[in-house]
Amino acid sequence: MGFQKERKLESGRKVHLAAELGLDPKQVAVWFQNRRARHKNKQVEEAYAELKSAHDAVGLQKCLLESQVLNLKEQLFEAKEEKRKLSLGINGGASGLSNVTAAGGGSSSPSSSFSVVGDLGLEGVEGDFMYAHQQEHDFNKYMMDWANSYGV
DNA sequence: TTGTGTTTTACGACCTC
DNA sequence: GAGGTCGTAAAACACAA
Repeated sequence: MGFQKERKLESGRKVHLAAELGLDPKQVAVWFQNRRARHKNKQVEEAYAELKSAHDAVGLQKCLLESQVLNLKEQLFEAKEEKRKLSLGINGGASGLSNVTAAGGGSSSPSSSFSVVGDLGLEGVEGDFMYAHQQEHDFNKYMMDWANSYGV
């Protein structure tokens, strides 16, 4: 029967089809009803499968992003450690960085581009990093002053 | 052969135009 | 009132054990 062409059945068409097939018109009507129901079920199943695959893809992307975040946290931690070691070395070598800082006379706080750290749940790390950054800034200023005072 | 799952047919209740 | 959807029962069919 021509379900693909006509999803719904006009009564004239129904009677004609019934006569053609030697069936009761009621049977033809029921057949079309059932075909429509099956077609609808199939469409729902297809839509579900499509949504499911989209959902799976998003889940996979989430995993990838989480692993990237872990990686970045690790890198940040290592960078922080390196800064800390450097600043300790500097403190040990030059006698008293606090004096240097005082001589520097309060430096301007550099704007940080690490605000994303807070978004990654790394509260506290940003403060440490700013501290190390400040020390480096003070050290550079101290060296410049020293060079100028000795005409280097 | 039989138990089980799937598909098809038919019906009643209810809804919409 | 005709014809639609929805839910469901029963028959028909397919198939593994």
